[in-house]
Amino acid sequence: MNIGDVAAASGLPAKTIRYYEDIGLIAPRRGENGYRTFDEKDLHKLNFVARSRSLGFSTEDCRALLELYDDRSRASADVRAVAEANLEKVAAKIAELQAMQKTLTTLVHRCHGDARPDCPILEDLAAPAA
Amino acid sequence: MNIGDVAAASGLPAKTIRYYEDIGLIAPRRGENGYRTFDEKDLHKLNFVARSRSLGFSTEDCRALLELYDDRSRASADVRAVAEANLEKVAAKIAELQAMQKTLTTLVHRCHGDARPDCPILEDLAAPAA
DNA sequence: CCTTGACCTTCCAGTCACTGGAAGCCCTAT
DNA sequence: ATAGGGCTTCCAGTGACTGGAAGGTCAAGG
Repeated sequence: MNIGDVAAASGLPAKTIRYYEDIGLIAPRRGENGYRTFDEKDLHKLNFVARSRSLGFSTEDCRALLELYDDRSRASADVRAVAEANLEKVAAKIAELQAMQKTLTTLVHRCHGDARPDCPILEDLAAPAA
Repeated sequence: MNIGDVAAASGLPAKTIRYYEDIGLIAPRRGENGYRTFDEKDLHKLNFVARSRSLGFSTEDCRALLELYDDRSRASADVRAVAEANLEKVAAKIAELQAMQKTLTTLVHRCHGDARPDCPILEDLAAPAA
């Protein structure tokens, strides 16, 4: 398979796949013409990474997870530790965004949103009410 | 005021303040020694930007909001439009993160997290259940 | 007067995970 | 022979900073 084929099969842009090779997540062979040649294992890895990324894991997490996947003597505790750390980061980000959402919603509701210049949003930004 | 003073007063790192000058959000004067000299207006702008950033506005949004703030003949509708666009982005990000959170939580709960190698987390990453 | 240390300056590079684009080779079909 | 599409590399840019090096400035203490 050439890069276009695995791009279509994995849903990842060819550019991203080349980048993953750059940072050492995959290592496809090369044909005589210099083209990357992907086998089923490469495609499987790409799908693994795509799925991991979609769950919020960093590319370094992906590297660790791929290693654990390949390590038959891994402890599931090690995998869970990586997932739990990611889960905590996700939860923290959600909390932060929800705080923003709450404030923004209040401010947007308070603003008339008409042609007049007075605006509680700007007032808050200029001098937040405690 | 020198940069250290406004850094302390605004809670922003000096590096960040220099960066804001670089991208044209603020324009402090310079003393004879080449030092940046900040007045109350500069500090006010920095606080405005810090507050806006903490509510998820991009630096480009900040630029627009500062302009609207300075424009006495602004329409509050213009401000609200910027805030609503941001609110939508925040909501979209929350939804995305919550989907991750849901999946991750399920996977983490299903994993024993002991010394054995079998792990539902890796199984899902390798071949997500539809 | 000199030195020390805290503060300031600029500039370059790195972060993260890509993404865009240019220049050029390869392959197939007409 | 040429036209197109796909492939290659390399360089640069994104957003919003952050770290660090090399060097100028200033106030206080010995």
